[in-house]
Amino acid sequence: MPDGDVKKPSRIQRRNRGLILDAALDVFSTHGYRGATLDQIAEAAGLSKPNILYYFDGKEDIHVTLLNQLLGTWQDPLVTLNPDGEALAEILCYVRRKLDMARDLPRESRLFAGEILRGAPRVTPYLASDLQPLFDEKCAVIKTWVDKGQLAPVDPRHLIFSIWATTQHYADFAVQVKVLLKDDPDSHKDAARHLDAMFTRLLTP
Amino acid sequence: MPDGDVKKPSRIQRRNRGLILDAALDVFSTHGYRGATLDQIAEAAGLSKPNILYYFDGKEDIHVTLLNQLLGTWQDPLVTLNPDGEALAEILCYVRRKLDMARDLPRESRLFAGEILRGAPRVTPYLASDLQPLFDEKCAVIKTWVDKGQLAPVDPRHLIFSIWATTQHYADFAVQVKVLLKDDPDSHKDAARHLDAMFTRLLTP
DNA sequence: ATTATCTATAGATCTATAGATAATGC
DNA sequence: ATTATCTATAGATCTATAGATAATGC
Repeated sequence: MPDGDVKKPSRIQRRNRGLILDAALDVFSTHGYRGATLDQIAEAAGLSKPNILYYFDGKEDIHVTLLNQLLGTWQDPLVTLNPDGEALAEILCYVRRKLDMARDLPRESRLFAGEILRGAPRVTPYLASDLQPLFDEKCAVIKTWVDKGQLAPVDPRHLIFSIWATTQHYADFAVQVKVLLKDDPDSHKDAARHLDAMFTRLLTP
Repeated sequence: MPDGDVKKPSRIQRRNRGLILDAALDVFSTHGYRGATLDQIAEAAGLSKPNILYYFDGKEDIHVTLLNQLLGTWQDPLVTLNPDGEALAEILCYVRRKLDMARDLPRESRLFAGEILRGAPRVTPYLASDLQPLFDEKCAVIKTWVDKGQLAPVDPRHLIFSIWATTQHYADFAVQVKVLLKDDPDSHKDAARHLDAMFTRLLTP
């Protein structure tokens, strides 16, 4: 066997692992890690419970796999923030991407929120080793923009928190938003307009 | 027995129910409803498990009691928003109160967030019957302020969401905030300054 | 030959109750 | 007499495995 013990997965392997992860994302994101059961995941995936455990080492393995997949996706928009771009446009684009992610990947947002809410037992190492440097780097970029007078004075750290909070709110608190807006079909557009206006007013020098 | 079957609780009743609710708030807010166990609550309360069930009908009874206590506290700042006050000052005062609550009652914030995240199985009726009318009423107040030119044009609904999101973020995502700010002791003050500036810039006509 | 799936169940964990005993208030 | 507490355990739920059988790929 040439490279290590790496066996390339068969077609059915890929398919079933995918089915399981998708089902598990549903279940974990709505019930939390402890609240989720293998029965629910198996049912949602359309596979038997022992068959789930044929593809994964256990409940925790599935959860960890989901979180690892998520973290890359989750930090990607921030990575993309371009120091050489036009300051305000870069920030507004970032806000817009985060808001679209809240609409398109609400389960991922809730999975992450649930994990942090519970004290981040599985992602604290990632926060410290990966997100922290990225956060500092992008705070420095924003500070540069402020110093050059391209943005109004703002605390970069709390600006980023405000962006995360306002955008993810639409995924994490979707049930509440839905009730209070009476299922308004325009809510995503209205939210986008509101956040665009808010951060524009905040940051225009 | 004069009024109904209401027996006034003894001193020890009050004390132990209080101990249990405080312990349960700790446990439910960090582990979620399903993740919490009576063992953990009993241990945290310093009572035996059957003794917990002597004071409450069961795990769900404790959870419901906590949520009911919470909901009143939680909507109080919004109730207080005074239509006859000075528009911007009223909003900024509301923001400040919400932020202080995130600092002083983080467990309550997380309990509520967890409940909404899981689809609000126990508080959806409350959202529709109590919060909804209050939300509409206060949106109308803000709209009046905008119409009178006392506030810059803003979507009242999404303004309120932004206030909730940005303030509660410091409680619900405390672990992440703490890591990224490296335990900065000034973070609450900095957050207050940032949010004050942000909503001032957004809302000043 | 290896991969995939199923039935049956072991073993752990949790909520809740039964039933006895101790403490407290008239 | 009533309130409060304890030990022991029933009964339900869940994760995970054992062991047998079916399907698939050389």
